[in-house]
Amino acid sequence: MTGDKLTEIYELLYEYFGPQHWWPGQSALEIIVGAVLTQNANWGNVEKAINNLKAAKSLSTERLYNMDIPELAQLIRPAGYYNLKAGRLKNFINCLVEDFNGELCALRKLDTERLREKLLSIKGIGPETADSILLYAFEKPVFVVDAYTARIATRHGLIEPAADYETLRDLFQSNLPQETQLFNEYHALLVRVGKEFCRPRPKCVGCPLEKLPHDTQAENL
DNA sequence: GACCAGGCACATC
DNA sequence: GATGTGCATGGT
Repeated sequence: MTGDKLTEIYELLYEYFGPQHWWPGQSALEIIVGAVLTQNANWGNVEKAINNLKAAKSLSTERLYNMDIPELAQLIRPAGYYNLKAGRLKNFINCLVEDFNGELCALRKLDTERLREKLLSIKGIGPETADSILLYAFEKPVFVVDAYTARIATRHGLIEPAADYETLRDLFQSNLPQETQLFNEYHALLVRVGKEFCRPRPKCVGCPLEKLPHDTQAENL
């Protein structure tokens, strides 16, 4: 029944918005870099930072490994928190180079749980960033939870407002078919409807989920 | 000028 | 274990 609700939401969103073609990035490395840069940041700003890296021919494992943090920080400046994120990117790249010979395919070969733990052990990669990397860079069937997911699930009464990350992830991941493509599209659609309709100050008029039960108490989340 | 955006680590209680 | 705070740019 929870699964039916989740499926209904998915179908409404897919019918309204169509496929989202996520992740917007051309390589696994670009997706991983984007996943770190988008932490609490506007995607448009992240794109500027990624374009800077591309223009400097620096979007490669080797270049990122050999670049110092201040130089990297200047390139990713538009994404915000640039000193912090430069360090976080280096933490990932150092792990990749030193533990996996710089080969993403070596990381991909780990089973999903071990890979998730490995990513979470890197300072600066938390649960959402790890799951984004697992799903979009490594195509593992993992559901990504973000602020929009939490807001939408709460407002539509799918979960209590205090639910933590793992509880929210389990809600989706355990009640839907374990399919990478479904999880990919579902998360992308939640971000899309979140951006357009489910803002902190709600403007839900015209939202494809408008007719579903809606907890007005949760609107200021 | 305030608010917001595809979080995370760390300090403090 | 829960709650608060720093990190920072650019668009609305």
